[in-house]
Amino acid sequence: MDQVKQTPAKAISILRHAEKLFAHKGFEATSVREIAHAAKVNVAMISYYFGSKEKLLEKLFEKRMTSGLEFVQQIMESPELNEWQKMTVILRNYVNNIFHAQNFYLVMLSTQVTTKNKRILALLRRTRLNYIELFDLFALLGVEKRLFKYRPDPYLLQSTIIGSLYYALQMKPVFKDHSKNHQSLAEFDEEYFNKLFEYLKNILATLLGYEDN
Amino acid sequence: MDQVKQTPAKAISILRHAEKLFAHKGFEATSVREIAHAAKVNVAMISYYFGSKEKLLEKLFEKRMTSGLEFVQQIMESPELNEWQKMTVILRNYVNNIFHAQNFYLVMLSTQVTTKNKRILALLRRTRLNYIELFDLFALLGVEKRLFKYRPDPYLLQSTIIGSLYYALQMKPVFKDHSKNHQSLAEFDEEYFNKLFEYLKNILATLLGYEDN
DNA sequence: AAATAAATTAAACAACCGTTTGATATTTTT
DNA sequence: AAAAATATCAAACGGTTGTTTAATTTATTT
Repeated sequence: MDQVKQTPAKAISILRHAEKLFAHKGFEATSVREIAHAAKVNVAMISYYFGSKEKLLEKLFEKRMTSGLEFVQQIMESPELNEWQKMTVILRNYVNNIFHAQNFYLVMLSTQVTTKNKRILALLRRTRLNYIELFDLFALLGVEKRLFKYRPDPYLLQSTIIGSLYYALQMKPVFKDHSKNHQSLAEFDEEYFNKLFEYLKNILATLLGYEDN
Repeated sequence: MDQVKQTPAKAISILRHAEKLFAHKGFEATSVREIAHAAKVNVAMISYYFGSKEKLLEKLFEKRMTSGLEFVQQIMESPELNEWQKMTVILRNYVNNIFHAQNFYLVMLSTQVTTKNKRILALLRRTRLNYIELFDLFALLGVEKRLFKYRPDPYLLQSTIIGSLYYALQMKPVFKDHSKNHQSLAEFDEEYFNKLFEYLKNILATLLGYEDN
């Protein structure tokens, strides 16, 4: 009987539908009544489970952003991988996260510029700086081992990798339409993010001066 | 007396203050009363000059986005410049635009994901695809002339260049703070965007396989 | 100086906002 | 089966939203 009290099904449904609506309409433009209607629950249930609309957004960020950290930690402690392998595995994981939670990353894109929420801002800041310091450490160690030739500016490196990913995500519909692609959305997505990953791996290799065997 | 009827000073003031507020709070989270108060005009003046809050946003996008096109056209028709020079001049101009209108580009970042406004979406789409096709044309011509070695995927190229720029813009406060920089904001900005330009020029050269003299 | 046009204002409009209430139903624990 | 805790709901709360109205002031044209 001592099971951890898990999130009720309705709360999960609210979160999922809120994420979708926030992604396509924005946080402020989405009303709690819309969320409630989409999730087929009474409006009061949002306050009941989350306290407020704002805290619902916090919950969404916390749920989506804490999961990636354990993976990175795990990779960090893998002695059988060299710095290049660690970097590419983490990048692959990041691309996969975006691929599987595209709506959340759209929420992130529109929210991070304008939100005043301290918890969300702190969470974003910490996560981003973590990745920056991590990749800089890999670059440093890799250069020491003569695996890499250069140690690029960590801020610029992050801007390129993450910036390319986010921009590619938000422009996906435009690109798909313009390239006259007639695949199904699922097929297109798969190919799109795979291509993106391979491309970013190449840029990373170039910036680090990593020579592929 | 046949002067072109120019935008009244108050309308300009409204636009400027709205831009600032939209940039830091988001379009939906900014009320017309806030804008009116910041611009020191009566609320009704916004409807009077622009028709609605939505059309005010449209006006902002039109004003900020149409100015860059003439410059590009001008560069296109410069026979004394080769493809590499044209690309870097246009990139430099783009970086300068962002530098001088940072607030607008923040508005763009938070708006483009969520807006349903047809005119704004069409404007964004057209401008972006213009740049993509333009750079792809330069790449193609450059390769033909043996100026470049490669003709990269135009969507990926755009994602990297513009994505890096936008990400660097929105992360600027975090980066400035984290790098413990103690310059004035103006000095820091100048250096920040210059560094960004030189860096992106290098990436562009690498992706095109352009060998410096 | 009279007439016309443009600018400005406070107040009112209806619609919607996020949140709370208090009653009722359902589930879980004793 | 009684008691306690949790879940659900319609309705109401006070406040804010973007926009319009109608009256008044200011500027321009005749």
